[in-house]
Amino acid sequence: MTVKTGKTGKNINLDKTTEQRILQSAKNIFHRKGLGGARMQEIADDAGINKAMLHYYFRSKEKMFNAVFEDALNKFLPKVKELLNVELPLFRKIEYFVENYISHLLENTYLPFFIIYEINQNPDKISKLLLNKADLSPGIFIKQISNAIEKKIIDRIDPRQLMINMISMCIFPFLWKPIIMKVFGMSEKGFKDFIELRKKEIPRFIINSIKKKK
Amino acid sequence: MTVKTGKTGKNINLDKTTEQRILQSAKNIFHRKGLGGARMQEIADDAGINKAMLHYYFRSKEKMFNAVFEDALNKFLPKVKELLNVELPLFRKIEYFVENYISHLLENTYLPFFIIYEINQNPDKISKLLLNKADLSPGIFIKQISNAIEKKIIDRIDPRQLMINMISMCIFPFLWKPIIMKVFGMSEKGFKDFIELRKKEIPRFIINSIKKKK
DNA sequence: GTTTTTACTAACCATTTGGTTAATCTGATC
DNA sequence: GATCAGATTAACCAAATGGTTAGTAAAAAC
Repeated sequence: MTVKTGKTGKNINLDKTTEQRILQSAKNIFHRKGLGGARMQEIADDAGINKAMLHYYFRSKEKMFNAVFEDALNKFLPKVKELLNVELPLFRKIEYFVENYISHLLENTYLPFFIIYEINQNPDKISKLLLNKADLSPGIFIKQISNAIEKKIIDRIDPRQLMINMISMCIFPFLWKPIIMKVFGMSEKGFKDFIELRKKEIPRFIINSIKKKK
Repeated sequence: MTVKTGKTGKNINLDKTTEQRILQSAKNIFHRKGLGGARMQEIADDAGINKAMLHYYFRSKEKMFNAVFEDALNKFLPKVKELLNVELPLFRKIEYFVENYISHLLENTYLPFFIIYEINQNPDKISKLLLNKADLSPGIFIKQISNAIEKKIIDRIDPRQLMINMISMCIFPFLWKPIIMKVFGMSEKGFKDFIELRKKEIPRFIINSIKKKK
């Protein structure tokens, strides 16, 4: 991944500093193997540098992992918050949330597994990070659902249950990806198509369920 | 966990043979930490025996893990198969499936995480095990949904999507347990109550969505 | 042009970890 | 009660692993 230029002999790193390359490799490995499963040597090899450099830039494995994890949260939480708080009427918001949330997951398929794995591994530490980073308070969305019930736009339902239903249907297929592909005999492409369809299918499914029948 | 009886001085193992005790400890540890995260010493300590005994009874860590994993699958797959193939009309079957599936998960809260973790860690190996153990072919349920569509009992919907929706809503909250508890400020009891409510809520939600409107 | 700082490497270290082995203990059998 | 097989242990081993260190090369500062 490094090339010597003829004139100066300086290493050209494909536009990236060593630190950035390390971080990128750390992501690659940590995302797939988690904190415990990742090997410092593997990260170093992936980055094409000496193992000691990892410690030179990041002090320890755990600090390096935290950098990766916080990066993932920073990519994830603001997105969720934005999608949940956007100013739209309920049905439109559900459509907007699901479509954009799934798009985001399709671009970061490793995220659901990575976050769930680490949260189950170390709930205390992670929930602290969660709490600090962004209060993920679903207040606005919950209240919006309550309002829609009062105004008889939708049937009575526990807003928390509705919210978990929606998020479950968005995230879970990514976690079950290997099983789904196996059971339904899908290729990589087939799975992606299946997920793409869910962008419209999930909102339809939800709204169909909660909309007040005349 | 072992007690010396006054008379014989023999170790009483709470009705369990050494091998059973090892397997139980192996489950405890593997379920929480996975193959890579588990330590042989920790399992031995948990079982209250010498580490060498693990190898005496199970040859290697991986063989021991396979025993645990297959045990989990044996507990899981037949249940799913039975629930999906029971002879009931569609709506009744959805209610039956969700209620019993969630009950089963509540008694084995570690299962969703354990299985998903190992499947993502090692898709090839696991999917082979899956394939051997029981063909998890959802054919009957899928066909039943198709029939209900033809007979205009429910609206048109991709049966696979419906099935994944249902399973998502059942399993996912267990994977997100720490997050749900945090975000909604729940205790352990609060979480369990929340899940209990879903036994009725999910079928209602699904049937509400798919039932043909006059 | 000398000194200082930064980036980097090879070799090494201590600990952990899965696994082995030789010896011992125990309970049944003859 | 000597023999024998299975159960159990303490001690040990080799490999892997996170981390350190002493030293080098090159750029920056003086």
